Amino acid sequence: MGGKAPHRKVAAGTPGEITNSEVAAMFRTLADLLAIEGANPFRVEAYRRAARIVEGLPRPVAAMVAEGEDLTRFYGIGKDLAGKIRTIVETGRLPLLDEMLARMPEGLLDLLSLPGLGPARVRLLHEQLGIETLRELEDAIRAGKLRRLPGFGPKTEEKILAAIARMRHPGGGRRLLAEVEETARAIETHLGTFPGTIHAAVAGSFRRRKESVGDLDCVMAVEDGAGAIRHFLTFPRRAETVSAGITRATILLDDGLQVDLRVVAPESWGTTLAYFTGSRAHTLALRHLAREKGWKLNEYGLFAGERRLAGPTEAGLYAAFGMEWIPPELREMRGELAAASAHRLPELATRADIRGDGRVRGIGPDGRVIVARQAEAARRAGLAWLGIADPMPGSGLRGALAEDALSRRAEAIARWNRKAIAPRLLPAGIFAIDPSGRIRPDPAPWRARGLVIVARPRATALHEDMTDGVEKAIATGLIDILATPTGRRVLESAEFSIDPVRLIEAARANDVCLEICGIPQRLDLSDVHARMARKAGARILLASAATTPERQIQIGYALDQARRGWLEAKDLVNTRDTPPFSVAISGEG
DNA sequence: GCCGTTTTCGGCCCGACTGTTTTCAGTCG
Ligand SMILES: Nc1nc2c(ncn2[C@H]2C[C@H](O)[C@@H](COP(=O)(O)OP(=O)(O)OP(=O)(O)O)O2)c(=O)[nH]1
Ligand SMILES: [Mg+2]
Ligand SMILES: [Mg+2]
Repeated sequence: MGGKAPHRKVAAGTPGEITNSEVAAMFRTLADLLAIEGANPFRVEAYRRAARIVEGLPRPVAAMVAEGEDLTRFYGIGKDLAGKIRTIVETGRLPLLDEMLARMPEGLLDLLSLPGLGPARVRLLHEQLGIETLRELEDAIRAGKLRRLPGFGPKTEEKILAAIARMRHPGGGRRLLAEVEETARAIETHLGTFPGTIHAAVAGSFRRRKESVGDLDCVMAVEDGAGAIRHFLTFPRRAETVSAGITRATILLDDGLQVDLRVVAPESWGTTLAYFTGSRAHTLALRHLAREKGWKLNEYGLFAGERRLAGPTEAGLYAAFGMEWIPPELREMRGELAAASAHRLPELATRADIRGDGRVRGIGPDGRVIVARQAEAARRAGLAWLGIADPMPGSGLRGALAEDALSRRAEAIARWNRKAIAPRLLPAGIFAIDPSGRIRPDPAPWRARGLVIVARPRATALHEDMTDGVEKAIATGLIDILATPTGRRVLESAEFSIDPVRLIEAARANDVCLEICGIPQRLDLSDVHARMARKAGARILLASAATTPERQIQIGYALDQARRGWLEAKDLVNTRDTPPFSVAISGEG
């Protein structure tokens, strides 16, 4: 998925500086309007590329502009785009976008967002039939007007009506990575049951472990391609077939999730897997490199004239360019090609490196003590230590414990630790940091009693800036771990705003661990912020934040993002054999 | 709109599927 933007109205009048995703949305809308107008497709592409670049920045572009940073140092941002970004940051508006919105009906963007309807036909519908909205499009089809247009026919009408119907039902949008995990495994299993399967894998953003995915992209290596496609179409959860040829197919599942399949012969497995894993920018860059050398790269292989240079394996493809194999998590055009050429890719942290989980709940959703169950699950996972953290009485956090629950929890922790078997449990409490920097409740007495202090920034108003408060709270020296440090939410806007540079510097200076929270909706720190924190020398801690023992697997999602942030085992506190906190482990907590 | 020791102008990845087409444009990955 990707390309055309699902049109979303940008929240207007948001207090504070403009966010990167708002800037990106403006460029995407502009690109869509230009495309409909028939502008140079490469110019359109340039705006989409700019949107991606801005969205992927670890810092607010507004702050970068304010500090006079030269944005043209980003490949794909030239003088013009840098100027437009500056204008957006300073005025909140993009004049070219305003001008185009005044000239073109906004409803055209809704038309463009229909799968199968691109800029050329949206333009035709508008120019020839005056269609400006989905409703008008439906009416025109019902009146039999569409099939009179060149390139339109009865089938086109049908497909458009179906697309409109689908759009009115929920389920078409992006999903959390964790949400599609089960489906992805089921499809992989299904593809594996085809007798002719030599290789099968889910590629795309799922394989890159991106925090959210637009669809599932599958690859198969077989000798009998047509048979493989037929087998794919028998997946029990298939609801619709969008297209099905002899080398590829696209289906929709019962829940609206799109699944793409690409089928090739085994000698092309490596190059097809690489192509379908992406990212698009990474794939395009490889193809540019091939051209520079006078070669050609497509899904079938890397070729010098007729001669095949690579194809069967991914490693062979990268090796042909003089590169190490690049882990999928790094294929985002964030410096991985240069690093792979220099043979200086990081040795990414793995599951086997993880010795401890930063925090899980000791009190279940029903108020019962689940310390032993959490410990047993961690034991089965081979962990050496486990933080037990619940929201403190007086923290004002949702689900804050009563005093008696805290003492029952403490007894359970002490009981487990007396057994002196793995994992060692670390009693911890979650405290709240308010925008003024006050920590609730006062952590000092708790710290003295051996409790690990986990603190969470909590805004009192939407979009509030927490930077000063968090800096102040960290400076007290009373905090061990900063949980959900940036307040970001996957696929949603952040709970508060914070300057990541100052946050990370404060954490580093005071030896506070920055958490990567594994809750699928949070994944906070994000990949790019984790990378930034590592560069700055801050300590990073993965936490499943599991509210039940089953959810301890969430630490895997935190690890995914750590890997996307180029982190090695040595960069993670979790890889140490002994608990990393200086506080006494009396079990009193 | 961006970019460049081949280039400051003229390129910009490359292929599959669909529907309407009489040879291909549009859309998508
Ligand atoms: N060569 C080439 N490859 C593309 C293009 N668009 C997509 N791909 C490749 C790279 C992508 O990772 C892969 C799957 O495409 P998707 O649109 O599903 O993107 P991706 O999975 O990366 O992100 P998503 O979460 O689905 O939006 O196909 C393209 O325009 N050209
Ligand atoms: Mg796809
Ligand atoms: Mg995808």
